[in-house]
Amino acid sequence: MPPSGLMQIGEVAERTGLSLRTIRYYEEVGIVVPAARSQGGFRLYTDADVARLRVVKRMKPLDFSLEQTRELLDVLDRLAAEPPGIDAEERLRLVATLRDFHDGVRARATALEAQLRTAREFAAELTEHLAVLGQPAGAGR
Amino acid sequence: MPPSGLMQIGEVAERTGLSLRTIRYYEEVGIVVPAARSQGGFRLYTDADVARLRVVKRMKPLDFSLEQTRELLDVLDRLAAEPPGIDAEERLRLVATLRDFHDGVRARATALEAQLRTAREFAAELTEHLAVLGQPAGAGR
DNA sequence: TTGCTCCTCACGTCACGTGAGGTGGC
DNA sequence: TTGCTCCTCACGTCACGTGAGGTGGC
Repeated sequence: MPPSGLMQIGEVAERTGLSLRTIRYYEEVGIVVPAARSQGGFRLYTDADVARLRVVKRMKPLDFSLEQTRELLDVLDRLAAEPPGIDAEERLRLVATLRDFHDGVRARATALEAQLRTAREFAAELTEHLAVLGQPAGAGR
Repeated sequence: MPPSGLMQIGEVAERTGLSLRTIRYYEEVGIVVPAARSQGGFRLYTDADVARLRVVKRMKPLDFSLEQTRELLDVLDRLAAEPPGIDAEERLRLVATLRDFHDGVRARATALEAQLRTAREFAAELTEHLAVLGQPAGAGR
């Protein structure tokens, strides 16, 4: 990372595990826009940008759409803003939305748990199938 | 289910939890083709077809493509065929492929486990965030 | 005859992948 | 000057969703 504290897209890709195309696409749909551009047009990202991308990455396997993820990031941003910038009523609405996301994340985690169970069952079925075929799993390895 | 033992697509959708469109799409790509059609052109499915669809449904959250799933179903079909229909060499190849799928399913299950952990962590972060906001999760419910 | 279920196009969508052709900056 | 990294189109892909307009069968 250069002394400016800004990273090019390649380093961001390495740090997040996202592809260049994916990171560019997230900018295209307005979900994570780089903090700056170099004179030559290179995207320049801050640590905060990387943190946002990590939130997006965590939301993906939970089956949230990018639109929903953008809404969550937006709520988080606005709640982080200083009180003068936001009235009490608005703040209550934002917190309520955040609580809905929280419930949603927990629900998706429970769904993931169910998927994990069926995956294990499926693996066990295949193990059984292989055993019946007289080719136990792990033999000859 | 009519006395013929054949089901129309609506009943299959109910039994599998898949949409009509999804079931038709699986036929389009040759992954599960209905056993018959009525005179009027209605798709008619057997219990075996439903079982195939259930396999497809279980492969989906494991991030296997439909192409891979079709290959697995194909291997399973050919191994179920009577020995005269298949020589020993071919059989060994099929069993090896099945073992690869078995390993793949287990690997994906492990990946799911990791996703579940990060989902739980993420939920915990949101809980913390809500607490800091003075709006503990679960309050006012 | 009326409903409900099914049919076939066919275009749309979401989240990117994959070149093509060109430029920035150490 | 050479490499490596980055850029912008722009078309392709996968797994469907969503009408439009029409028909089957109890």
